[in-house]
Amino acid sequence: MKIATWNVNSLKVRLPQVLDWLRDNPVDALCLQELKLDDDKFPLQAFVDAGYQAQWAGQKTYNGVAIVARQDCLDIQRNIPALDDHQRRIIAATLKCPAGDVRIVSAYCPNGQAVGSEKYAYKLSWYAALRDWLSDELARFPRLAVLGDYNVAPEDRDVHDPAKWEGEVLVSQPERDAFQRLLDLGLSDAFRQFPQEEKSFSWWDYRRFAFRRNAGLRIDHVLLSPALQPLCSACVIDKAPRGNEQPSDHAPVVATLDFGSAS
DNA sequence: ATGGTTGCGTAGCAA
Repeated sequence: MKIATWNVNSLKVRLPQVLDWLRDNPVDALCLQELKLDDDKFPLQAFVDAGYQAQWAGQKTYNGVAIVARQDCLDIQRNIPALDDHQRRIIAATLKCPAGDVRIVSAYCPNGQAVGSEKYAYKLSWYAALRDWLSDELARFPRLAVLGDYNVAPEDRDVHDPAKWEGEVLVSQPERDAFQRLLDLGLSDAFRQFPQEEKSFSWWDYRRFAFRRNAGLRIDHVLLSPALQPLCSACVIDKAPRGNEQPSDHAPVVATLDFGSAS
């Protein structure tokens, strides 16, 4: 089973690239972020035609998340239950699998804009609510995978120029601490379970030829519960779509889960 | 040097 996450920065603009990518990378489930479209604008039929189902939590202009999956999606949860928030940043679903159901979360964590800003405070409080909710989810669903744009580079090796980024938003210690509290629940960063190239990133600013210079950050992550982590045999960032014409500023991240012969 | 790019929506904000 392959699961993936991709911040597409407008599904309307990126739909052809998402469909092309799914054709070439027929994953079982793809978590999307930053749809930037309302619920009634979600292009369901295009995914159905490609052999997928979908569940989504849309929002006009900002945010919006989805899970596109081959399997039936059950027990859909939109938003963090305890958080009174109009921003659409979370959707969760249980994927029916012969080898055992898997709970999938598609998360678009707040960007935070700038350290000390109102949006930064919102980011930290949102992370605390996410932690509390994921603690409950882990208890309910031992086989839990949380995929998305976390807007946090966990370590200096996830930053192209740590000295320049020191203390900046996406890298600051309070944000890293908030991310670490997710790992403290028992979740593990699938990408770091395997040897990786140095300077592996998942996001590159549109400006200043950042992708060409590989001036990026690793802020898109696949977090796996203790029950799933041993089943994960690979986790890779697919840089190719970032080189497309009119690309998203993020690259997809793909994790492979081996359930044995059944799946 | 405080720039630069993209998307949304049609000015200026968010990322």
